Amino acid sequence: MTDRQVQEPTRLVLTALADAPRHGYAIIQEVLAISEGRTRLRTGTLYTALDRLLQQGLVRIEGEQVVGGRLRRTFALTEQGKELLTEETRRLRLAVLEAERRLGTARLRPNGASA
Amino acid sequence: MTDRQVQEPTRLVLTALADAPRHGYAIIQEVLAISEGRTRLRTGTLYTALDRLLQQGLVRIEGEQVVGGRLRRTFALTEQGKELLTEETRRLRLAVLEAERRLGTARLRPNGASA
DNA sequence: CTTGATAGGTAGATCATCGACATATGGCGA
DNA sequence: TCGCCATATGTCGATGATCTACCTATCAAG
Repeated sequence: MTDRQVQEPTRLVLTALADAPRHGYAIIQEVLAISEGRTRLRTGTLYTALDRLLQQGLVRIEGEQVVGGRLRRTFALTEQGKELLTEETRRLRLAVLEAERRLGTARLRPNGASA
Repeated sequence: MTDRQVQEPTRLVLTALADAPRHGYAIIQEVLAISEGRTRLRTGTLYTALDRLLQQGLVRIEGEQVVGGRLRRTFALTEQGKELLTEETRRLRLAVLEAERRLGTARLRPNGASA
């Protein structure tokens, strides 16, 4: 684990938790909404990702309720998780700017730039 | 291959080829520059990625020169490759905006926004 | 004459994601 | 009431992109 790149599904999980704690199924739906319906997170991906993120201290369990006889866990970003997402987003932002510059489709403006 | 997500190293290879054709080693250096020195592409990753991208018709061989008794291939984006990168960039742009919105670190402005 | 940059490549391991399956409740239509 | 779909949580094995480690070769600098 030499500081592997965060992959898209994992990044979307972090993004889905960035504004509020959510339980698993809600994360799947949130990701679906964020990605314009394109990223349909598999439960296999989600729960293994959550286990990994919990272990890495990027996500924590906010609370546990019993709904319909089943345990429902609510997940939240830790401070560390928030920092990681912030840094990843900053990196991605640069990548997007660079790609758009090279493609000649300038859609994003760097900070402070004018028309 | 159910339309897998393009991963970061592969996307950076496409980005490195977006403005001009390049040979392998030059791609590695270009990616290093793009990513502020953070993504040091391994040759293993690069050449397997290039083989894959060639097969998928996203990249083509621009030319082959013999330099120092060795074959040096120059790679270029195909039209299809350019389209994919454009679409991926658009997706990422949305992801970045969404993440920044949720994190409360509004750095990118949506199209048409003013100061 | 060895080290580092340039340049291209392969083989095996790792591990995140995917696809498929399993389980359970509750509501709605036929 | 029977079946289906949405809600909800999870496991297991396969896939495959990336990573680590290795190999070769030229050329310049020291």
